Amino acid sequence: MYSKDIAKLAGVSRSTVSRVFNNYPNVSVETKEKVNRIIKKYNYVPHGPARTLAGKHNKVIGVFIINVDHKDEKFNVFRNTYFSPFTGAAIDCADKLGYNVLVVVIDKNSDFRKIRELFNNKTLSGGIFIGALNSPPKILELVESGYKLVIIDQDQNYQSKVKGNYIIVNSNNFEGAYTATKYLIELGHHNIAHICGDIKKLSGSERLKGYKRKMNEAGLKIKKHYIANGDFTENSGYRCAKELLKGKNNNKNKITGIFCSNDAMAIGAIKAITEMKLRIPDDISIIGYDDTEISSYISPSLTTIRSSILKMASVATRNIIDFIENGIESSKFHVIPTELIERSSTKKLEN
Amino acid sequence: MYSKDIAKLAGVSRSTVSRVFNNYPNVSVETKEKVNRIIKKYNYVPHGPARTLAGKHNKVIGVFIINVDHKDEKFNVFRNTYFSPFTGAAIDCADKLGYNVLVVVIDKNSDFRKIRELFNNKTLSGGIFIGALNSPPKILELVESGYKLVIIDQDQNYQSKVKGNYIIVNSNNFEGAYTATKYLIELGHHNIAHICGDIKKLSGSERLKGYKRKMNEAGLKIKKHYIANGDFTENSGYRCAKELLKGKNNNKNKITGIFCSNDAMAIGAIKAITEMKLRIPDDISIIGYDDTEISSYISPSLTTIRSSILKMASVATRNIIDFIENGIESSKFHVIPTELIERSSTKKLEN
DNA sequence: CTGTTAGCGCGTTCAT
DNA sequence: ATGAACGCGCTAACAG
Repeated sequence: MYSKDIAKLAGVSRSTVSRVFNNYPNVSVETKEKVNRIIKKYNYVPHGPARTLAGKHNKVIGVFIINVDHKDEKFNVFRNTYFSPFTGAAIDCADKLGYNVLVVVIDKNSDFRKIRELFNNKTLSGGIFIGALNSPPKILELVESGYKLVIIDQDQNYQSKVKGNYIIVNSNNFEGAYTATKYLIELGHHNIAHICGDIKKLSGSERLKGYKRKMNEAGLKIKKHYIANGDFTENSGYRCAKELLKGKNNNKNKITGIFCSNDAMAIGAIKAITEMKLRIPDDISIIGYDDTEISSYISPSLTTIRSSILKMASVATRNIIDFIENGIESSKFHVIPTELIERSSTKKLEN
Repeated sequence: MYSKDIAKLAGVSRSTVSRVFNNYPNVSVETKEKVNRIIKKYNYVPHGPARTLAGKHNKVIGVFIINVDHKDEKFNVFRNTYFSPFTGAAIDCADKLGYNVLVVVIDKNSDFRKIRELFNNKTLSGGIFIGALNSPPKILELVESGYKLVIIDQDQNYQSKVKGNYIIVNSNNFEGAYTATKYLIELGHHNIAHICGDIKKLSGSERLKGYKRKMNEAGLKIKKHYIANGDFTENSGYRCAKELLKGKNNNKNKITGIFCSNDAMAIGAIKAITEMKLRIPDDISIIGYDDTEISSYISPSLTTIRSSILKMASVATRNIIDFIENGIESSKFHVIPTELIERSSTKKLEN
């Protein structure tokens, strides 16, 4: 069933059908009604590719999940407690605005070519990157090629150096980390360690900064062995916790609190600590970041910093669609606020 | 950069470029090489929509997640421990075969119209349904319209009644449920309850059958109040467990084991039981179904039936692509085997 | 307000 | 083995 057929049935020309379907103003009320009736009756939908070919943009956006360097978790991208809900929320939000979402997982650098193809061949009108390193050349090349993009978790300062406009959406990483550290301090902890995320990512480095700043402001010393280098994976959290807490069993280690740069690492840390026969929160208080679903399920439930993933996704999605439909005159920068969620993995330090 | 440009640069006609790109046999080796060099150099990719318009099929498949009746979990589709990994695996598998995946969440019945549109306007060449009720008329209408579909979790017996071919992929529900029940019995349990999934879904009704069959074969009575009607959600598992275990605190209830039709409900049940101050597995043994990621994290870790979600997804994806590219002569039916995963939510009954 | 016409980029005859 | 010409279904520019 094509516009030609609708035209014949309605006794008008194909152009009129097109005009009616696209809600153009210059059509008489009667013909509009007449044509609309036929359209409804036959469930007519214009042929998408033909539409794009004739100059309209496809109502499809991409969500690009960058998973390079984590081949071991290959099949688990969608089990990732951050990527999954983000993608779900983006799909939901796009749907409300009449858009569809094509999901692409990037395992290796060469996969960027695929994204370029998807844009080149006009399958996509825009896209959202999650899991990217900070100021990744591959992505900025795409921006310079004129593709419309939102990047989650990127340093704003690079925007001026790039030819072309794009949109950044970030969690308020510094503030969140600052709050987490402050909370532990207020609970009476002094020897607070930090398990870093990948510091090549903005969230990793900013959260580290927030931790350091608050420690300094509180006049607490950050000993060298208080900072462990994780990479946002659960395994790294496990490894780092073991490293940080070496000697804790025979009281040679004073650490009583750990701020983990995300929930996944916090969960790894909890595993490690439990294995070491230490108790949470009695011996060690743990605080995470993200408030992923699993945080409320594990035992003990995890105190964490929420920076609504849903909100990040909806801001990203609404903005990319606005970008596609109306364009933007300059790059944009959005920050999603944070909030402390108190659960049972943290405890006031006795005495 | 279009085929026209490549043609000019290579000093050939557009047709030749097209022939080279699509690997036609009737091109001389030299021109083929020459053209390929230019294609590589400029990263040429044919314009997708134009291609479809000229008669090729789009290399895009849909994953349709049916979430009707669960509006409360609206934003949580992707936190769903079953849908998420399935979708991820499907994307990964499709990618390997050169296909992209468009994800659609169906919240209400009217959303089916959207799927029809996506097929009508040639955005999609095929699709996979997950979360469907058994023999859902809306989906079968799509099959009869000639759209290429895989449906997960469907009764094979309906296939003959439908005009048109489609593909079914199921877990071996009956066998899995039978094994789960058998396991509890072998651990010495006699009073075994079952929390059903939505019995309008094949998995819900088949697992119930498996439970009943094994109980009967073992000569164990299934009392009426041993079966509670859940709907595969965690909340329903919580509610059903409370219902099943009423009176357990003052020894008026003999139930010592519960087989839950999926892991989500088992997790809900664990919450309820913990709240009731009963111990798992000491007072109650719990077994689930699906082996979702979270099962190994919760405390106690959950004994469950694995019917590899990854495998289901890859079978579904490979089959839909084969269907698209080569067609099928009749409907197909695939069953994924099951396996018992022993963890710590089950225990041999003393005395 | 409406119809006619051209052209989007590609794959494919049909010639050669 | 290669090029010219047509048509896929649609929107947009141009007439009227």
